[in-house]
Amino acid sequence: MSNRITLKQIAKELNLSVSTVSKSLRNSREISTDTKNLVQAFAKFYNYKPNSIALNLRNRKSKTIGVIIPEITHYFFSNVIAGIDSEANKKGYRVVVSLSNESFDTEVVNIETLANGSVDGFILSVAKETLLNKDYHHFKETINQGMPIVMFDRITNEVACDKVIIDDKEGAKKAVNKLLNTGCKKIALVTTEDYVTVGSLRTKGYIEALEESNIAYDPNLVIKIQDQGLNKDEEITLLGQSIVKLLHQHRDIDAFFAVNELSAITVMKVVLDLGYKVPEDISIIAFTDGVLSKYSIPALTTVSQHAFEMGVASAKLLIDKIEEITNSEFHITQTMDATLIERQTTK
Amino acid sequence: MSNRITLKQIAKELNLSVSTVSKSLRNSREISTDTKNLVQAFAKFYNYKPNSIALNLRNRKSKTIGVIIPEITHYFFSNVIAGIDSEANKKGYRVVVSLSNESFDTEVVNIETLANGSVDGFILSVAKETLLNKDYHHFKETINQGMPIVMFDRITNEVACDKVIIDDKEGAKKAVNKLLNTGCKKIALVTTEDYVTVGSLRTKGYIEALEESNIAYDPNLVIKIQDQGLNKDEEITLLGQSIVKLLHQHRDIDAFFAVNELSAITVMKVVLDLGYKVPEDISIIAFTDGVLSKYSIPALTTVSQHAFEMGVASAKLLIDKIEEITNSEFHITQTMDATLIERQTTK
DNA sequence: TTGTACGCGTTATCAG
DNA sequence: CTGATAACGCGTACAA
Repeated sequence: MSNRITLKQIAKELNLSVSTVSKSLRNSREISTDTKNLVQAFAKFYNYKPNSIALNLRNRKSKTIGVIIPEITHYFFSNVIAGIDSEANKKGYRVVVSLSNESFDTEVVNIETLANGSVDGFILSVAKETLLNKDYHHFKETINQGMPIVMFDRITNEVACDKVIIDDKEGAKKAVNKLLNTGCKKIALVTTEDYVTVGSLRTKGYIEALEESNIAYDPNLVIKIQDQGLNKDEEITLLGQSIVKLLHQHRDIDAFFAVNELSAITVMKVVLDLGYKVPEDISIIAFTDGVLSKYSIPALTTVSQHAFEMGVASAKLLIDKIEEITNSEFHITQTMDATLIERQTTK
Repeated sequence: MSNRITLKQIAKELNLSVSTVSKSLRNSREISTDTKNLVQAFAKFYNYKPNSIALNLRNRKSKTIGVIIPEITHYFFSNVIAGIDSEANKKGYRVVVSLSNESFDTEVVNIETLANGSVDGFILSVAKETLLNKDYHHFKETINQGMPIVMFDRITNEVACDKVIIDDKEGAKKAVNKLLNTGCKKIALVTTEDYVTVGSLRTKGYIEALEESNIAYDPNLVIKIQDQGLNKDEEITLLGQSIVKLLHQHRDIDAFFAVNELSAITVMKVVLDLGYKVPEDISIIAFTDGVLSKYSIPALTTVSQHAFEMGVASAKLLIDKIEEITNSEFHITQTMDATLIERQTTK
């Protein structure tokens, strides 16, 4: 029920044609100064603003970026959004956010409802269920229809599009090497199931770092987080139990490397409860740059994911594609360095 | 550069008129079954989807909700968005998010660029700078132009619109009473400057609870968080120093009530560093339902803000106004109960 | 200097 | 049963 004034209304009031009004407002040289002044004053007075929907239709673009992420109440993702928002606004784009909640169906619906012209392109991180299903037809179709997609963090190589990731394997190696360099001998790993790309890459980094130091990789020191059909609280409880069990079986564990924040915090809680000192008895490093790590007591040493910068980079790539600054046939994968942030859970 | 098929193209291919195609796809009884089948099959094959921008223009609505919040990397706000998103999707609306970063100018720009038809209404939480300036003309103008606004959490009574808040005063009283009931005698307060509505209401609750228990309110026990011109880290460092100083001057403080999460975590860090035991020596309660509280060690007792539910409630109110289910002259303020979540920082 | 006509994609109305 | 026309709001090539 917006009662915003339109060109037509101005034209009528002023006894001019719509095009004269339009030209006047765009300061066309075709129009006499008198008319322009009149129209501009009138428009200003009535607070005229061009209707962006009409412009979108006319220009066949929306100047809007669709962002689809698994969940928003997660520091990493909300920080990526902040980065996207910042870069998008600079370039005159808006950001519409929709959440897949890790569900394949929701992801499909969201991408389809936004792909009808509402959006000029997508930035997204793939839902777990999609990764598990390995069904990427919705992405492929969207791309076939001429809509660019940029994937970040949770990506799949089965879809040809621009991607922004951090160097998960190298980041994991940095973490493990830090632990080794501070004297840790027996490092346990808390990771996800393999279908989560980032999880498996970090696991690889863990294994490689050990091997490069001539330490045999021991699968018994690895906990895989179970999350199928569980809510977050149950997931954490279960994880806690696994950690207790592991520490019971391997009393000489002196470090944990966790691929995400919450599992690291869970490790810390269990370890402190059991009476260990952190980092004197057990060191902990997590892959994350969330708030929990920063403000936990003791503060967690982490491998930073540079979420904000990933958002900025993704937005840049997407906008370049939208505006056809870069060739749409050619896809690049941008890898950001993962950096170690030393805090209090390592020696 | 989307190459999605349009009605016109289908019509041309099938040697029909655009209107026949349109009617066929909408299953009009006017069209012969044969034609309908043909058109529908063709459309399905080419994956026809109506262009939503054209529909928006025609229907003069966007089926989109604009959300403007101060920052997104904040569990409370991202959780509100999750609630809005959930309710909006149920009713067929999309959500566009933009961030004010606590800046007045950014808030004004964002609301103006979205009010040009991109959005059917707004859900927002007022930026600190705006609250400080007390300049609400952008909200008022938007409302005057027939665009409904729903404010949540950080609101102002100077703008006539629907509002969703939690019962800040009562929540604060619950917190303080909990502390009193568990034997605390000298309760310090960490709060914001008064211009932040929620902060001042929580302060009021603190004072009232004390008075109702016949305890004199002592302004010396109050720390006001300084954040003018500081970044978050500086703000926290400064706060930490104030807490140390306060504890030094008043050695018999046995509890802290903080109006937000980060300040409570800061309190806890300082208190633990100084060798106090929590909650044996000092109890802590914060106003929040963020992750820090849940996963801190010890876990923080909090007054929950029910962020997700606030999002849902705001979206319901806004959509009712947009669809003119509720009278647009009549504004309601919905107050949600604040509930105490007892964890480990209280006895 | 101003106005007319057209197109962006859709649907409702009315004519055939 | 099918099609032409108008309208949503805007900008622009072209005509006057």
